[in-house]
Amino acid sequence: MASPETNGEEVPTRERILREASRLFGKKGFHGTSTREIANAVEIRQPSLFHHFPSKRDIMAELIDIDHSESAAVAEREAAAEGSPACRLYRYLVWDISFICRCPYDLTSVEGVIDDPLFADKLERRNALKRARRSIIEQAIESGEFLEVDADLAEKAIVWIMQGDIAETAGQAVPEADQIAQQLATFILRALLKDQDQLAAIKADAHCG
Amino acid sequence: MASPETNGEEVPTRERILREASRLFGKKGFHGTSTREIANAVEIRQPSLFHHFPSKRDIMAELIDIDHSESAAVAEREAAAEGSPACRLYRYLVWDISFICRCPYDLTSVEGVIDDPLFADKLERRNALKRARRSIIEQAIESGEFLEVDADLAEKAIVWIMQGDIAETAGQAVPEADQIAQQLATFILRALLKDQDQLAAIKADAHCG
DNA sequence: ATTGTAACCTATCAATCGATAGGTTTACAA
DNA sequence: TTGTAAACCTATCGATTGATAGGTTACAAT
Repeated sequence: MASPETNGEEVPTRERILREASRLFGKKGFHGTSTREIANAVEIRQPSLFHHFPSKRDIMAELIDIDHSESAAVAEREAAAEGSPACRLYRYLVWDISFICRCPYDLTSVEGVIDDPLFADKLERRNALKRARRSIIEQAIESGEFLEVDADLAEKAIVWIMQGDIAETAGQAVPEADQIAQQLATFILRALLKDQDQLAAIKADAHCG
Repeated sequence: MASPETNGEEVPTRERILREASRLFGKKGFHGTSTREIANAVEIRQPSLFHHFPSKRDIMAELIDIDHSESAAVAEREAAAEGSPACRLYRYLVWDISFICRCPYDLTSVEGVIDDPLFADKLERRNALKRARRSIIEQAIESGEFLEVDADLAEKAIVWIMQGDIAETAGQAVPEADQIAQQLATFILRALLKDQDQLAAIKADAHCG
């Protein structure tokens, strides 16, 4: 019941920097947010930031890592797994959207800076995540579970929905995380499935194994 | 056949500023793009920008207006129109996505700055656009055409998909605009419709009147 | 030829940016 | 008590920012 963000326990400064910075980056963009604004939000002086992070860029870089590291691992595992591709996509979607909703950071700004040359070293893993996602969709089309839609466009639409969810929940660590995740995953599956009656079976299958 | 962007006719400097600025804003963000970068892309000197726009902010403000003015008008007209709500939503979606794809500007950055206090005066029309969109969805749910989903979440998912499309087509004035628009609108309708067999009738109805 | 004006130029400004240097406080182990 | 290291502070740096001042060029109208 006791968690660092809901009870009176003090949150370490470094953690507060990540949270306030992510919130400001999400609202005003990475470049639009100054280190003085971040410091004000954390209630420390501006140079004190550099006691916890080597540079402003490194704050953003850590937020990118938080966003991508676990997601990429889950997506690649599901892409290589056995069983129904539609079920695997559903399982990945629920996990990732739930993760986004539970996250104490506002990861809105990540997609906005990932193409910036400043974060070129973070691009490859993001592209690996995209490839894994598209792979699952293509498997579902080949297996006949999904309509023969444009796999590229479908992958994009999914990313866009998740990206929008990031922007919406915005690091509030919302309590209805699982509910939102299941609603959105259902929305996506309905748009792709040939036979909508399979939906219930896919959900039941995803939740146990 | 002859259009300003495809043939050899010279594009006015003011227009080139809007196009190059929107492209840079989309890639590096509004605050991340300097007026010198814009000027370099247009092949003029930095102070010459201010001969065409009073400030950097006014360049972004004009892009916001381009993105929202026509869209809000169409959405509000369809929200107040007669006939099948599902059909009206489809008609609006195809129009707006097609508009985005045809647009010579990269409007990616608009959603990223709309919450910035710097553009507070542009927020109300954006919210009006959101209200009109949600209104059509609610009408479709009440009429029984759509599943009884969370109207708010559905509206968000739609916005997110369109927002993603903006980021993707990125002011390239893509030739397959209508095709992409119809694919995405179909994707959305499939996720929301109770009876998928109505899809063909909705499309036929939308295209004539 | 002269005037007017739009469109560009060079030179430069004050403000703000991210980051560094170096001193002070705090907490805890020896 | 003393040593020490983390965490913070004030003061300040050079670089870059958006914007202004004022001169030059191109060109159409008179």
